[in-house]
Amino acid sequence: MNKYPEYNPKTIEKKWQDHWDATGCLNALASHDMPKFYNLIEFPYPSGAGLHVGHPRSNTAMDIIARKRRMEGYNVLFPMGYDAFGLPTENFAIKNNVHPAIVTKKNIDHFRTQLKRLGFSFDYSREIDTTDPKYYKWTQWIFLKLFEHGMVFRDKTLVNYCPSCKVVLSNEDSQGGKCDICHGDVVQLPKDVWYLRITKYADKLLEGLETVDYPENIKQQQVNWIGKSTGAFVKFALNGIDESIEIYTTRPDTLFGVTFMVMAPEHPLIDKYADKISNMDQILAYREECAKKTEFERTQLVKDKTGLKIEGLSTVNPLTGKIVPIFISDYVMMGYGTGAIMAVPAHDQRDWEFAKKFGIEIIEVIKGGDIEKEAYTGDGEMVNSDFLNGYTNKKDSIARVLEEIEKKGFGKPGVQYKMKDWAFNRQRYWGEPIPLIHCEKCGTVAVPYEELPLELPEVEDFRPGTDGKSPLAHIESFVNCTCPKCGAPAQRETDTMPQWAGSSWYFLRYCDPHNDNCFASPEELNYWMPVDWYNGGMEHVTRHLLYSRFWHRFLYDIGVVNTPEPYLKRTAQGMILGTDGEKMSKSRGNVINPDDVVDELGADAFRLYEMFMGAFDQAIPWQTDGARGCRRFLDRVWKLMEIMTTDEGISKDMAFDVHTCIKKVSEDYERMKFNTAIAQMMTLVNQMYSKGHVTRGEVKTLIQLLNPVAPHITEEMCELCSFGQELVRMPWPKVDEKALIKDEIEIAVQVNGKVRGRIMVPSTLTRENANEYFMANEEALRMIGTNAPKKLVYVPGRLLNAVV
RNA sequence: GCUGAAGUGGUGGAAUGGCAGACACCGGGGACUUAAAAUCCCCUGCCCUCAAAAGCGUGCGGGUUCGAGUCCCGCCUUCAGCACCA
Repeated sequence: MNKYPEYNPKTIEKKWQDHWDATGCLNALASHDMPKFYNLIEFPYPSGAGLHVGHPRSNTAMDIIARKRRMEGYNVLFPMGYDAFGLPTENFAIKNNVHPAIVTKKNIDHFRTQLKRLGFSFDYSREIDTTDPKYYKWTQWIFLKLFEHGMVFRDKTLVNYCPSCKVVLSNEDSQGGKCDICHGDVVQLPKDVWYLRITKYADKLLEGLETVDYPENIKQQQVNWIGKSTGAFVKFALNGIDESIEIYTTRPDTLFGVTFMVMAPEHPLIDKYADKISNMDQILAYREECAKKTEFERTQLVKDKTGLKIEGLSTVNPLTGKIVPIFISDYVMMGYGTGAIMAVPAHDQRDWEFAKKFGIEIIEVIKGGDIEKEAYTGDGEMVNSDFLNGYTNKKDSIARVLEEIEKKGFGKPGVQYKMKDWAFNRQRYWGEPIPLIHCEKCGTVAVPYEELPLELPEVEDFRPGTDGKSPLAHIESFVNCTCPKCGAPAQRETDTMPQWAGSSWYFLRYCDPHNDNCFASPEELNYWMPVDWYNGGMEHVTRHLLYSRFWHRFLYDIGVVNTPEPYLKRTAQGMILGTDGEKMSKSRGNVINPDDVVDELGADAFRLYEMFMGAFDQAIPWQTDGARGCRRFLDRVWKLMEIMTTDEGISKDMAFDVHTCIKKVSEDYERMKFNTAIAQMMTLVNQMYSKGHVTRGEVKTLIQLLNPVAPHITEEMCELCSFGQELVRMPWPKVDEKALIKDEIEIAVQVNGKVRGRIMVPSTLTRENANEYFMANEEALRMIGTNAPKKLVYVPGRLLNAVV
């Protein structure tokens, strides 16, 4: 006789999802009385393909934390939204001749449906969409604040331009000379670009890292990205001309070892003194050669230095007065430091290779290596260096030489960053319009705050012009306006913001998403911020994390947010690979569709498998059979109701196992060790079955622990068993420490580290009284053997090791 | 090249310096069934065995320790990020 129905995920999952929707019981509470917990996952880009199996990994993990926190008595903010501006949507719109806004809405609706099918406890009432004018009004507002505070500037420089996408890319978006969007080759074009002065915040972004809880590797990546180095700027006078070349070096103490100088091929001083240079034609030819090289070729030939000497120009070493020849080479970049270096071949491998190739003198100034074989970059005693001779410590010798340099006035200490200012405009339609106006008389003028949002105009053609201008540039009614300052006719900026803009502050909007007077009220910000726990992908730990920390820090500095750092804790999930162990991709045909898995096994089994498959932060291949195993486990959990007694408590002989499980699961969820937490629950269920029956109290505890991972089946069981209230509202189970203490425990008996057997010993046995106990224990002595042990090592509760 | 992470059964993976392989998948055997599926029970690192015992086992070579997958030194391999950054 079976008094409970069959486990049918389809019906019960729908039932509970509808229930959560209707009651809003998982939404954040308006009241500020309870302690808060702000739990954030990166909001997705709503692509036409819908959810892939990677989204639920991050979502389920944080859903587990959110659900657990609610049971622990927190007011939880666990929001969801869409980062919907961007090229794929725009390209789809162009190809199919529909408005990007329509595509976006359709995609978002599809995403939401899929997310709801998986039972995530998002607060959908706070949903945001970066393409909604009510949202991007505030993106533009923040931009204007940046403009107002001098954080926006325009500069004509070489930009990374993708001829295929017809768009200017940031350095970040064109890594390795390839376009981040279409992976085609990027070319260098001169262009007017709006920059955000992120470099001004480099030090603050570095310092902030010390106050937050990020994994070491993520911090390291941010540090590397910022790439701060300390050194000195030194001026070398041009021989015979009233002009000097400034170089940047981290080792000013090697100045006596300088035997040549290298300039980037594009260095402007070359053009300025072209009339003095006798081999200008060769130089121009070399420049052209360099411009043709792709980034890939440049890096492949790291060892093979090219370049040539500038005939007719030379400089003077400011410390020794010696004449120093100048070379050009593409291993020196215009974009870092000053575009010129002092070369010390004895102590820099690149300079060494260049010197060897061009037969330039190599002067040792630090003892310790063999400079005939390679450059020596280690520490050592200074030689051939006049007043620096005898110094053995890098720090001291640098301090000494800086003192000399500053006294004589040809240089100063300085700092350099690898990070560049953030190129902030794109020639695209589907982005936030940049709210600036060009007036002939007043220059660049901000759109008045009260005119925000500056909405995207309707256009007939979303395609960027072949002139490299944004589609907005062709709409006269948008472009032509009057200057807010002087009232004269003026033109609007027609470029739009990059996709990173909307995601740089979205976590603030979630705090107060429907506010029309400000991006979020101070009361809501003070209550909810900072984000307590932010999870996302490794691919976003440099750019997105840095950009959003930068904006947030700026907003803190102008007094509109209450914390310097937006995220207290950051974690990152690993990727889910195809069954073949390769990255999932349409072209490989190894893509797993979450809908199919939910159809076959149910959302709970799907969630359970994604958490059980392996360590959360590592890349793991998908195994469909593994997912089926998780469904089997849920079937077994369901059928526990068939062997359930009427006892409300936890039976004596199960107390240890149940409380071990509570402890393990509680701790492992917090450490994101979801796989071992689930394994522990599987163990508990196996024990319940081998015992043959289970109490109501035991089932209740189990489903409380399992609820964050598999919310539907557990709520349904809770209702069928009439445990009173919904699990959502039940407090998280507490560990009874007394139940974890056993009278006797099994330990291993080892001889010289090899296991010989197992015995039961009292749990109260300590290291101190172990010797006496074991020398009188026949069982133990038999395992140890006839030889009298030299020494007994007892590890309480674990093992006894006899050294013979 | 630099930085970071990782190498454990047929597979995914467990293991505060303390019984390696938890938990699961696959595979094998059995029960139930007219039969199959599902379900339930048992076995399942390698080697030698009827079996047990012994032996061997965490990428490779050393070391520290009563005891090393874990710590130290030197390599190899894989993945990720950065890459001539002066």
